[in-house]
Amino acid sequence: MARPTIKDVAQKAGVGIGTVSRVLNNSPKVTPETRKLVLNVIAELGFKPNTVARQLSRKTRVHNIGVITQPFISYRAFAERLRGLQLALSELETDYELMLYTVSSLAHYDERLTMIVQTGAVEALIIIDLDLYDEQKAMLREANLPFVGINHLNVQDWPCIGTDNVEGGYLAGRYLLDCGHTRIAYVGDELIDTFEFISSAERFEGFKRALTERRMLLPEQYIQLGPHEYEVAHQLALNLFHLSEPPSAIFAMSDMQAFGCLAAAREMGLRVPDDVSIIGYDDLEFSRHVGLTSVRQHLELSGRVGIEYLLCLLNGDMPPPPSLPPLEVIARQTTRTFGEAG
Amino acid sequence: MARPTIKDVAQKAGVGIGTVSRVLNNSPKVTPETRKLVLNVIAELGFKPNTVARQLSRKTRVHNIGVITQPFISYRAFAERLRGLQLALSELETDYELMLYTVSSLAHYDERLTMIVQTGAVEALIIIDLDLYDEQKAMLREANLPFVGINHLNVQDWPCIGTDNVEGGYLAGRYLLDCGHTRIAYVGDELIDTFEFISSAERFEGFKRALTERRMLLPEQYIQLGPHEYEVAHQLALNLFHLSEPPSAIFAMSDMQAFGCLAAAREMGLRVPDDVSIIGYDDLEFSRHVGLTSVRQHLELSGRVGIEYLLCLLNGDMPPPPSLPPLEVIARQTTRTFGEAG
DNA sequence: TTGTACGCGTTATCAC
DNA sequence: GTGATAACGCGTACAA
Repeated sequence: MARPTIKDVAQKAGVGIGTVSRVLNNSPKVTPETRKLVLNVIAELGFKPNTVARQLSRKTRVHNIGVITQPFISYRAFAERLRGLQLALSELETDYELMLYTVSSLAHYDERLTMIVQTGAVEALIIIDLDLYDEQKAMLREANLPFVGINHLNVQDWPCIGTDNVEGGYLAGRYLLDCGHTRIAYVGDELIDTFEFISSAERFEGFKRALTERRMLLPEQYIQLGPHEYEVAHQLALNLFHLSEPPSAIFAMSDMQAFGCLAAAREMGLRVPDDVSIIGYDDLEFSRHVGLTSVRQHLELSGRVGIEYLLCLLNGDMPPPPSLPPLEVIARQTTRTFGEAG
Repeated sequence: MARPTIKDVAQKAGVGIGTVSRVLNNSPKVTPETRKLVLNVIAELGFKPNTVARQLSRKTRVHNIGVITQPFISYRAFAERLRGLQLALSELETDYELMLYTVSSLAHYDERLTMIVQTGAVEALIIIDLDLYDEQKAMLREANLPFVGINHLNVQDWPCIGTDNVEGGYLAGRYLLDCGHTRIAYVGDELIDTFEFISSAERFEGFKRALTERRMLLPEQYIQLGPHEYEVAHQLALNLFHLSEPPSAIFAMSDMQAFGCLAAAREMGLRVPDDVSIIGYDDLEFSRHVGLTSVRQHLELSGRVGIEYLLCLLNGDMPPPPSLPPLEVIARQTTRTFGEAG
């Protein structure tokens, strides 16, 4: 049988729905016996009050903003973005609450997205680390569901808080070149991930451009790709260090992967930055704490700005998407000038 | 005026509510003129469809689990717990969604909690890093809202996924003693925080007990307390290092604070672990990556177990709260045996 | 104390 | 194409 309602309970208990409701809401005006009877039936039927009907009846409006993203098992950066969302939301004293949706595959993503618009569970949507097909955009627009993306190139046909991954990769590459390195390797995700999100490809592209500009070669073996995991990055770095001519510098496409490289260097007895320089990407809070050189991409701020912009859209305004401060390399203790010394 | 409904729109536009609904849902059967007219009125009135009513009408049930916590700006551990919640939820293939509530003060906490039960926005609640007054427990029980806490001593009167902070502090203290240290300091939060949550006090208590057992003195200056922030911990550690007789080991009540201490040591030119040993608490994923010795408290697992237990409760079962694996010190590169060498 | 009828704001199904 | 009207499931005055 379908999910029972208070009607079913009332009928089975031989009372009116009013009584059931009173029991549910701990009204004092109900005899202990009746209450007990009703409670028994409720337990028997496994009745659970319908949240939605209850809210409608109680006239309590709820305003939800959905946050949809890849399973953030993979992306530590997500936590910092989420913090930005959260902080902005409370500082602005809105009455919006945050709903968290995580998707495990492309198919699941699509399914969740249609579920979200069909149920109407949220009034607006923040999309992090995921792309949007044309059909999906159309669906969201038809449903009048404002949405903004975070972590995309500044695309034209939907509002994004863009971060230019190509530029970031370029900066990292140029920085290492400026340090005097001539043997520079790349450790990163597969160029297209499960979700067809291409930030790795973008960062790699910028990186390559920097090398090409300076007519620097990038041997095939210096390109190490694999799933976005610490252990994998660790192994990829070991591959590099075992090369007959190992690199003197590594650009890791995320801080987490950079830490994997650092661990590999430690294991190999390599000193950082004396023997090998390592630069990450993200500038996570922890990276700041432990002195990792990294490309800063203003993670928390991206969340804040994302919310602010979404609130604009919800408000009916349509300003152009705001942009984040420029990316920059934050030099710390895992890189240093090479050449004169090394 | 109160929030307009489609009725208001219909009236003002001189059409039936059916038409308004059709416009809202992009039904093809509506003349362009009518549509435009209605859309104008909608814009004029600033009408937004009521999420709740829409859901009721569409017969889409939603099942939400609320997660309420301190602003996780302060507690990095929260992200790992959240990941556990999230993963368990999707692996168990439930149709529950996660709602995130953050509270900024005790008053705000209370306000949010009553809001949550009154609106009935969620069917169950996970409470992280927050305590519960008797009145609050009563309120939740009356509302039939199952709830489980995470990160509390295993209290008797409400279900918690307990972590024994006293024991953890004790383990940290004893570990440093076993390493041969005789000058051991504590860096942690104020013993009672803004939210009257006492994990710092508990960890400190266990730590003190370990010292006392071995008749080790704990000078006043070796107890450095302050707000839960990296920079603060950093400063507190500097205080310690500037003492005429600085400690040879520090127990920091969280990994983040341990990193603050590490930075201070670096600045002072102290080698870790040769000149000073540092142990944290949490065993964050990053701590593993960078080699911080820490007390492992199974953060992600606590989230998983929390969800599993909550689902039991939602299911009407009432098993005793499960317990986590025992706490343990994970020795890495920031501590080492002292005495024979130092 | 208990049962009934109405309202909450939409959507969907009818006649028109 | 458009406008009434009946659900949707629950809370709650109101009458009994």
